[in-house]
Amino acid sequence: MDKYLISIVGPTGIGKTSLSLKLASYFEADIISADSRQFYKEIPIGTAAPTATELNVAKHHFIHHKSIKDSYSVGTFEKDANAQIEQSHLLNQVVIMVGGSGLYVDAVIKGFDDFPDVNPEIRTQLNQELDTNGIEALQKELKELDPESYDSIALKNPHRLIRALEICRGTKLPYSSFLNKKKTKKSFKTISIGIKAERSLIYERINNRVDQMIESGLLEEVKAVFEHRNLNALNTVGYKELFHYFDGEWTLDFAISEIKKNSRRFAKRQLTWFQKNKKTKWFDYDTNPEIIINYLNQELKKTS
RNA sequence: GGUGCCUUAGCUCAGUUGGUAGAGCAAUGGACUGAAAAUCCAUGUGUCCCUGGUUCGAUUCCUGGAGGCACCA
Repeated sequence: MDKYLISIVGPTGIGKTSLSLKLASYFEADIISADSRQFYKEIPIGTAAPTATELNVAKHHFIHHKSIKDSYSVGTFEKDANAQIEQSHLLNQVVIMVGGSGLYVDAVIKGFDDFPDVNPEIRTQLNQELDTNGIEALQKELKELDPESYDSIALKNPHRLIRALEICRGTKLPYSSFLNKKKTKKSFKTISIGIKAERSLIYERINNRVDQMIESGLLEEVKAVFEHRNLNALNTVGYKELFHYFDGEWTLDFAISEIKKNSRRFAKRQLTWFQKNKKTKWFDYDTNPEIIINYLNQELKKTS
């Protein structure tokens, strides 16, 4: 019997969590989270992680399973998630995945190429070189080590450039030589559904949710992690802005309006990413869940 | 009531010695295979407050008006 992963995508604040709980209850399925910030147990409020009550509705995976001090990446997540999905499929034909991190969602449903681990020192070194020598020197090096990547990646984007170079330096092989290899076959089929709404409504919901986060104690949460502000996990909307407030650089009102703005931009980037998947079936945010369940049951029958 | 200054993109403001205009921010579109709530790229047509006049031509100069700010009564 075929196994299925039901993937729920959509912009932040649209109601993915709520739908995932309804579907999980109906299918008695586990929930896999593909949200790159809800991994971290120290920051539940600003990341709008499911509450304790919500977590009790279904078995959740990859929520609060890491500390902001851990280093975690999409590559490790893909392996962890695949293993967990296989586990969960032993008990149920259906597993639900919900998440707003497009790259992480795609890693699970499409698969990733394998890259060897390289010494993290190389990235540190490359970042230093970026500061002292400028980006042109790095671009020049990529042109020599990996002309194919030089032609295809966004050369003005330091993260992309440094990622390619750290592989080149660390493996002595071009970054591009690892791409588009035969990926391990997925053990399941995916049904992808998206939740949509008018842009103005998405923005209104985001603005309201930020106000709620403040009321729920976001300031205390940010204060508690303030000393770790340089960690990557805290380069996150809701935290980086309030660090400026605690530094005395920004007023609270300004910091809050920046959080709202950056959340809106984040939502736009999510939409851009998720709209690329032409197989996703989109539903309005206020669609009756029964209609979505009917659709899913049809799909499950169709492909079995 | 009087005097002075202001009114230009969603906002803050430049500017045109008269030839219908441009920055920052906001906004919008996009890219992105181990930093991804990260990072990066692209995109600027607006009754130049209204009215009348001068002029080949007025957002620009002049008259009158409206709104705002400041000072004086």
